[in-house]
Amino acid sequence: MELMEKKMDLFIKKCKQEGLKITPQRIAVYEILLNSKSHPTVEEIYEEVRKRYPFVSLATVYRTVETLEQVSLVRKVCYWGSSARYDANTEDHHHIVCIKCGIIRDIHVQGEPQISEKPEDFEVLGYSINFYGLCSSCKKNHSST
Amino acid sequence: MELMEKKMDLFIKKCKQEGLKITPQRIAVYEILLNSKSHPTVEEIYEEVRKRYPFVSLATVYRTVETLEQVSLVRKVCYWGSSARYDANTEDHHHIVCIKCGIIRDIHVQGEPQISEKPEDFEVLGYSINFYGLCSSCKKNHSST
DNA sequence: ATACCTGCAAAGGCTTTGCGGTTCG
DNA sequence: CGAACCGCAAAGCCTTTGCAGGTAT
Repeated sequence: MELMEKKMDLFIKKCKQEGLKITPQRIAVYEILLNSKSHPTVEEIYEEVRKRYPFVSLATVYRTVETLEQVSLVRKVCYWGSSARYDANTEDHHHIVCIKCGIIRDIHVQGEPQISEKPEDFEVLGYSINFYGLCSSCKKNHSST
Repeated sequence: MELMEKKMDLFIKKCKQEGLKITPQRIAVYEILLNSKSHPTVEEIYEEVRKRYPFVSLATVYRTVETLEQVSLVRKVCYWGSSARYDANTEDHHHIVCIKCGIIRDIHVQGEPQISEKPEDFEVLGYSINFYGLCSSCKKNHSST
């Protein structure tokens, strides 16, 4: 996978640009987000990080994802009151969310939505489309709940 | 405004249907949500309710909105880590959100988005489109921030 | 009369923060 | 070396819950 390495290079470059130091914790968090398609919660990232570095604290993971978000290396996504989740894919894309377990996956959508009547003076900067439903594993267990 | 009264009638009917008691607190919360276009937070609803009934507790407002959500009389919406907001408009519609103050307004959108590659086995139940940007009052103060 | 609802206060999650010591550049 | 960063523990939101008394039907 050289795509990963390319992204890690960009990560390092971006950090230097922004005056952020390259620490093992930061690399670990970003790498985990790059490797994951499920948009993990901070807790999940934390558990993953600790497999490599058992001494890392939860607060550090919180601080790291916030820092990375500020420099647009990751995105924060939150749905339905569950805890925040993070996404290393910062390109234009949308999400499909399981209403039961909260897992999120990236999707692409054709065409652009058009607002019929925009509130006056509202400056639109972007949009996101969220599909929701049941993922395969939750669908299986759905009847038995 | 007889539309309001019509909606209040539906509210009463729905409550009876569901075996919910019609209490002043419930009426107040629902009325406030009906009258508001800004999708208030629980805290905001609470402050509004207390103008009429100074003895009402915050816990009651939390319980009330949750109950109303369960019987589909209101909808919970949450964006960007700010606290949850509630919406008495349960018809199909989408939202436009100010990234600065968090205010939400309803909008309508033309056409339906089409997913290019849906993850296998994911059962799609619905979708929502969220536009984000700056509302008029935040846009004014933007340069001075 | 009774099942449901409320106010109060305490507890529960998730997230942030202050501090002193550590590490990167 | 200095600024940025980290681990730890404590504190801060927002939200939920247990209980005893009150209210709608």
